[in-house]
Order: sequence, then structure tokens, then C-alpha cells
Amino acid sequence: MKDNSYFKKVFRVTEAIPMGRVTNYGAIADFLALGSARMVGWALNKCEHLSIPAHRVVNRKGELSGRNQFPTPTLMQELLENEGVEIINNKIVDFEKHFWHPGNDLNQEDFE
DNA sequence: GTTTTGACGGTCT
DNA sequence: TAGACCGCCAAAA
Repeated sequence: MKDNSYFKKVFRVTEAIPMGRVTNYGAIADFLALGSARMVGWALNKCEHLSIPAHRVVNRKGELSGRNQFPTPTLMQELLENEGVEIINNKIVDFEKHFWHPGNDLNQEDFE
């Protein structure tokens, strides 16, 4: 699509994350060829007012680094636990197991 | 217009 | 194996 706004792309990918799955900034940045995971984090920071499951996006360590931006720090953990993702000490258990790569179900052509 | 910071990642030491 | 540094792009001060 013609919408080259990186943040818009991040939003689309983020809301495309399946329930019970999580992804990291690097995967989104790589999939969208943003060139830097910081752009993803920055975009998501702006998205807090939008209705996208940003709680499914974490850093490469599986840590809920963005929980601080949520209305309540525990909200992010609660949402993930509600989706079947176990969280301990603000970190995703078996992160690799719940990890979801955008290119797995999405097409890059759809995000041009 | 310049400098600092940011929900990060990869590489080097 | 662990810690530190640099790079990426954009927004706010």
C-alpha cells in the first residue's frame, strides 16, 4: 500500500499479531525494513492512544520493557496472561515458544 | 538549528 | 559468558 508511514506499518503488523503470540521490535523492524528497532518502539510509544495490542510487542529478551507506558504497569502482564502467555517478573516465559514472526503469516508486499 | 533521548538490536571487547 | 559501545531514525527541548 502507499502508506509509507513506518508507524502505520508498525500498527498494522502489531494488530496482526495472533492472540497468544508475541513478537519483538527487531522482528517488526526487519520485516518492515525500517532499519532500526528503535523506530518500532518509538512508533508504538505513539500508539498508546490507539486500539492495537501493543502488549504483544516486547524486546528481544522477552521483557515487557514498554509496560511503563501502559495505564498501569501490570496491565500489559495481565493482558498477556489472559491470552495464555505466562509472565514472570515482567518477562515472557518460553518467549521463543510464543514468538511470532510477521513474515510467518503476513506478506511484505502487503506492507509496501 | 543543534543536542539529547527513546517501549532496541547487533557486534565488539 | 557478560558488559559496553555504536547505529538506526525521529521527535522534543
